[in-house]
Amino acid sequence: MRGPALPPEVFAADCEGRPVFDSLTSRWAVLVLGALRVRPHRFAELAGGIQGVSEKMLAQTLRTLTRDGFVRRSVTGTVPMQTTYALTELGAEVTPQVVELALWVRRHAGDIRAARAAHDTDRPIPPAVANRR
Amino acid sequence: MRGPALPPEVFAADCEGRPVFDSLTSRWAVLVLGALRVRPHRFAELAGGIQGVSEKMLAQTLRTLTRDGFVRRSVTGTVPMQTTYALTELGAEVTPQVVELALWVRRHAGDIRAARAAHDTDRPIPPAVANRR
DNA sequence: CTGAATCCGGTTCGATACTG
DNA sequence: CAGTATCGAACCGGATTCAG
Repeated sequence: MRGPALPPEVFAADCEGRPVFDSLTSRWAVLVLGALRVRPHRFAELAGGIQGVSEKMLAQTLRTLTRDGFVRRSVTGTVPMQTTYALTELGAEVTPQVVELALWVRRHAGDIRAARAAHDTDRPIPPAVANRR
Repeated sequence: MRGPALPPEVFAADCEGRPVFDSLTSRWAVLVLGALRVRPHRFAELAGGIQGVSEKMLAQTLRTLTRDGFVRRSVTGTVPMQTTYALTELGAEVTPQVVELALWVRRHAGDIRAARAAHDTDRPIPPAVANRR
């Protein structure tokens, strides 16, 4: 077992770190961080490049990441307002961990699908267990 | 920038990996994985050791993790049923990443709190922005 | 272009009570 | 001991609309 000895709690259930962890691993934050890791982006670039995100969720995600110090927001101009988002030092430090976890899941999609199939076929159909998720 | 070159998509918005990623980083899964990383646990041990978890959510979390191949469930006895949960090889591989991300957040709680305070005090109180999270 | 405000449907979560 | 069933409350995310 590599890595530091584990504090069994990790987070106490109500730990203040939990909302931060949630926002870092949220549906859109992973994609935003992944994009900003490559280079800074404008709002419209993110909106166009991240498939399926609504403007509301993108703005909300960016606001939370900015507020927590992972992303820096730079505004230029006023009439055609132009904002640029970039990773802060803090954001640059954590982004690889988030992205690599996401990529790990992607790499092991086959294993997981196989495990799921095996698990599901063990018992033909326990109806109560068949609820998706 | 260390780590592999980033596929800009990471996940396409509807990627099948997203539910797995979500379940791995969910509120209780992080705590469950952290506990199982130390040693196998029985259901009641987890229920008692993880502060604030309901039996429903614990069962649901364990079922999902088992289904996706991260946790192995062993049953012995029938009258006082006794189940033990342990990490699989797959689970043992990903757990450190999840736990270390959680611990990173915990280590940087101070930085994040400072960033948040700075961000909030920049503009005295935009009332609409004051909604938490 | 960049974002905030509102409405609203679906999902999730916790509490409680019950079964094997 | 180890879960499952049910229900109401809370939350979240999307579409739309409006403003700077």
